[in-house]
Amino acid sequence: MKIRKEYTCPLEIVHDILRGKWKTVILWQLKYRGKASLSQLEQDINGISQKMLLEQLRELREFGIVDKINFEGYPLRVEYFLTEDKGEKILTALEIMQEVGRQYIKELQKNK
Amino acid sequence: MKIRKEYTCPLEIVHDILRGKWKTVILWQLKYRGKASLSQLEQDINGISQKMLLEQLRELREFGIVDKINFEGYPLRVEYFLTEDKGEKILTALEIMQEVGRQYIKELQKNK
DNA sequence: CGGTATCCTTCGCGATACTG
DNA sequence: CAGTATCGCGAAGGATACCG
Repeated sequence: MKIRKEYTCPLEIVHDILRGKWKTVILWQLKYRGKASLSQLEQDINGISQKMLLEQLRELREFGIVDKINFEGYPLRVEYFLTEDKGEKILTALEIMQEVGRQYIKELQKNK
Repeated sequence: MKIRKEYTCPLEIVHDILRGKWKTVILWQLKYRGKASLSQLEQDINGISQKMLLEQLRELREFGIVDKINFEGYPLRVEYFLTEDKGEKILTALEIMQEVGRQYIKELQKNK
């Protein structure tokens, strides 16, 4: 993820954060799971590799959109979840985009 | 812009469309302009090249998010604008992201 | 003014192997 | 189970020149 030195608009920051292929899907999954372990997310998200998943989760945590808890002991266990302020808020934006997506698909089928 | 053959979720389609560096900024500008010519957008959007601008506008039109009118005669004149259904709707999502961006900046300054 | 074509660089991301 | 490191390819995007 490439972050610029200067931004003229707050929207661009958020957009640069979310631009990657996987971040929105990860957030979507976290919404429906509530809390999720790494392996749960890996199973739920079709085609993602562990490396990508961890990388994107780390970036999302850096920006306060996602947080996690580390549990002690073996086997290792973690819980990822959306933050209340930024995480949940961004989800409301994604829901709107989801709706537009549905509308788009609907129109495609009409035109068949 | 890379569009996949199959999608499991309508959100991913919209996200793939908007993923590029410039599309959200273009949409944002179109909202405040209402209608805009190519050269107006080129001036308003810091750092964008004409090639990028045209490329992104074409893609946005393909997906029914933006539309344009060609006026006859010389000098050539066009008007780009958001579509009422998908265009305006996506803007409401971008406004939320904008808000999260403001919040993020605020927190950065607190922690200085 | 609006739009197209070409070339070249950079970056996202997939594959794969390894660690506590 | 959770996490890190490396490497190679293809897509995104910048610069530039040209056309109606």
